[in-house]
Amino acid sequence: MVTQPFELPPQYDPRDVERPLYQRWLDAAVFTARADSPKRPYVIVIPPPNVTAILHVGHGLNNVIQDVLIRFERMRGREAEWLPGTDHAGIATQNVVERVLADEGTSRLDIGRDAFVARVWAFVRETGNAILEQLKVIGCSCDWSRTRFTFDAAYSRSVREVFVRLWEEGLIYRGHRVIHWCPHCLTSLSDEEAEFAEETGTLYYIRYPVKGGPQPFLTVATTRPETMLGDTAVAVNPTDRRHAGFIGKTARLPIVEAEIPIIADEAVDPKFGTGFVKVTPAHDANDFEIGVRHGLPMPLIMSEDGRMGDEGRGTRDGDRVPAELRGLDRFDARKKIVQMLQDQGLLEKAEPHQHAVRHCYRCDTVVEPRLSDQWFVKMKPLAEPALRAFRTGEVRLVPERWGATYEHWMEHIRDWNISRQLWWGHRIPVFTCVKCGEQWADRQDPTACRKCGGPVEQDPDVLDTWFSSWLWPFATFGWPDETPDLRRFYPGDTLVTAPEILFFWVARMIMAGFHFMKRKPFTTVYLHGTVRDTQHRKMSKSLGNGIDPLDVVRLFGADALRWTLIAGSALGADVMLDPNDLEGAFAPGRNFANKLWNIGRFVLGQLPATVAPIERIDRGTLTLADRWILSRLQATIREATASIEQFRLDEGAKRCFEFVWRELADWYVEAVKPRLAAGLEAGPPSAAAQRAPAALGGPASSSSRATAHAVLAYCFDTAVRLLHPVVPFISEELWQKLPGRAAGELLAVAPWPEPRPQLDEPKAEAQFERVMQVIEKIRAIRADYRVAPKTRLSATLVARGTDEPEAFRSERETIMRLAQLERLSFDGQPTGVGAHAAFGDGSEVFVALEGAIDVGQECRRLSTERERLHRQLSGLAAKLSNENFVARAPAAVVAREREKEREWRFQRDVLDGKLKSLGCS
RNA sequence: GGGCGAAUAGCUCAGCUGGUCCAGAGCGCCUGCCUUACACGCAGGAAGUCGGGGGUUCGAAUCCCUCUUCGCCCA
Repeated sequence: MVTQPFELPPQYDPRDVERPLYQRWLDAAVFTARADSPKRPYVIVIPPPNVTAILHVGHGLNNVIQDVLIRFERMRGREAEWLPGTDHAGIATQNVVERVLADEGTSRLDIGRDAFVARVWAFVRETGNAILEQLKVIGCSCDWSRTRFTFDAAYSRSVREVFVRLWEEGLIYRGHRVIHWCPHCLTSLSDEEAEFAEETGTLYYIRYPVKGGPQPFLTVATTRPETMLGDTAVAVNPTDRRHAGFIGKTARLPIVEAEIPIIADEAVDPKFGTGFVKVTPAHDANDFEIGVRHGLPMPLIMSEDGRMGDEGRGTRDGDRVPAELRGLDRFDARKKIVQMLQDQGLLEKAEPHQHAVRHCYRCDTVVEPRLSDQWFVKMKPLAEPALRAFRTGEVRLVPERWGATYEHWMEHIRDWNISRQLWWGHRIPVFTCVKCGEQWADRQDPTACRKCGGPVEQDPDVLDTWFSSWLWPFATFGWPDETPDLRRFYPGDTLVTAPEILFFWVARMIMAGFHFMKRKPFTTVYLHGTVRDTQHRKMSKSLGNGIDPLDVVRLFGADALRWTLIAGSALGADVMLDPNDLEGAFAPGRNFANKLWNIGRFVLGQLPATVAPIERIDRGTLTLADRWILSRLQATIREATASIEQFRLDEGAKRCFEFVWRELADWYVEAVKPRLAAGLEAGPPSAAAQRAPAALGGPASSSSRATAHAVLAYCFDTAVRLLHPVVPFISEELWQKLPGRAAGELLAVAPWPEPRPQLDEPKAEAQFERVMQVIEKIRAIRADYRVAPKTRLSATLVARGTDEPEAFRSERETIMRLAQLERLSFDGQPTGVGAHAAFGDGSEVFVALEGAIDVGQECRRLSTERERLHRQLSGLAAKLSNENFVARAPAAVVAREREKEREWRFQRDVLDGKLKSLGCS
């Protein structure tokens, strides 16, 4: 057995390691799932990022979580399928390309629809894979052979099939109503796409002159005075006694100078403003309802791009807008109208007003409610099975608290506006005959009317992007065809995403799954947190507080990024990272990767070319330290596995951290060093030494050395397996170098560790922990008395617990070395000048400190300790003398408390004796 | 306005079913160490009225009520 020299640098450099390793995984096709595999599948479909997106740290967190889960299940022997892909993102992508065109001095309207769509395709083909390539850099083990795009031909076919089926089922209808309109994107938006933002606006109180009413005028309150040009009534609540006399009269609408009726409607909130509400049916959803009930005219007084009057497209009744306001942007018009009212003495007052204003989720423009015709999906029938599945537990949300939000949304579901006035997207397959007016949805593009043979026109609009992504869990596998992939990989297991798309996407996928596949699309939805800066602000481009994951990879490596994100985020909790201090923010990951590297460097430097597997090691050759670390490892395997199963990835990661850094590196490696070194220079061990059981110490034998090798190799191999899902690169790199690797073997598909119950040894754990405590006590005494690190001291150990004498003796060498002792005796009473410490079981340690000791200081040290014990004991005594406690607490708890009391008393008595012998008073 | 969540060491956070929690980690801080795997390290240490108040309980950081502050979602 020859120790192989390892030429590894003392600092881990991820740059040399990551790329080639990723390529090895790709070459071995370990990420590619097989539909014909006998293994049970485990399926995750990626939340498809926008095709134009580049990776930000939010994607980073989302995908690293998925990668941990998929790598974990792959190692556990499941046929792991992580399907990647991108979303065509109608509005966002169209906006991006429109900006490009604007830079070129042209526009989509200039070049026309077909040329524009071709242009977007070219753009997507050029840049569309950027984000997927970036996922490779952070180590994501997606099945790239199944990459999908929501605008691919096959996927588009699924989308069209879904539309036509819903049409045939009568679940799609044309709605004439007020919808959310983005004057910048020039499209309608769904309720979910028009997001609320709290703003301080102004509430304007405007006087409308009244003919023949109780008073010469009434006062309405509004935050949007410009919409008054579209008013066709003033409404009051029928129960509002203050204003009853106005009902049935008419008001004169200022500026427009039109007569409008004063009506009663229950929708009016008498507590808002003055109790009079201006009714603008074409520019407010509530007013539209009032308008319908009362048969009011509904003039549109704004163009699609938010300008007043009849300029631009889509303004009806522009004649209501006076010439001086025509063409003005709605916000300029607001100012002007307020000024005009003021000039006319009709502005009663204006006060600041907190309210929630809807904004376009893509461009943040204030949404304008607008009357128009759109296609809607009836949601109630779709929601029912999705709600039931949640309630029966068939589909589970993690963390559970999101269930309430999900239920509320499902119960109050509103119909879904799916038409978008865009060019980039799935064109709505509704055809209308120019001649006879026949209208239908078609799977193919018809050339003539199916009824009269006349010419047909296709609806110009496209579908909401989410109308394609809600099919993601099955359209990606070839639906509506019954493909082998679909049979094998639907339904999936886990969906990992952020809560902000719970409604946009998750809820709708569940509905689509039940409706089209008759089965849930996945079992568990894990909703993780958000990455924020130190001020708890969400990272965003506009705030400039983002972290580029690729910067982090460049600086510290993908594993450091992954470790920091995983270890830093508790179940469903947000992660706070400082974008201005990447060094500090990612120190935990970088430090840990480096530590792992160096443990590996040490272990690899020690191990011979062949190491016996742990199950072949004679148990009699195991030292206490061996038995301790082996037992700790079993606990680590169980706890890490359970944590990942419960999505507590941070806890799994931290448990492994504890094992490799605190237990393996700080203690076991230190304890085992002499056994590894022995025999190198001393020649063959003596026969006597070979006969002596290693557990009782003595000179290290070759069997002890071989045992140490086996334990070290097994512990490190197992630890690296457990860590692989979180830090795949460095773990694979080190694992490859361990002895006994066969050619082509990869950690990425190596089996996940199983606990070996025969290695569980709670007693050995307790014993070795006592040894650790002795060393820590002596080190603390050294520090207290400022003993120079190189000075070796003498100590006496008096073991009083039942198991400890044996434990202390067997690890005598370890204690001496790690506590820097030149002499350690187990016999007799400690005498002379020195420092004392006592343990729970009454064992005590005495450190001789001739010359260094200061009796006064030692008295203070021991008294402080004694007082602490005394306080604890009186608390405990009170508890144990409480009859209620003894009677009502579980017997195990009482027994534990009694045992604690016994130990503490023992310990206190020992300290009392010391204080007495030192003459402290 | 309704719902959900958070408040624990200087900072960022764990603490799951109330009792091994006389409150833990990482980062930062202090002291001493280049101990031949690691200074991205080792050893030792300081640091917290668990947001305030009330309650339930033999027992509360943990459960309930209430107040304060801050997030998020929905209208």
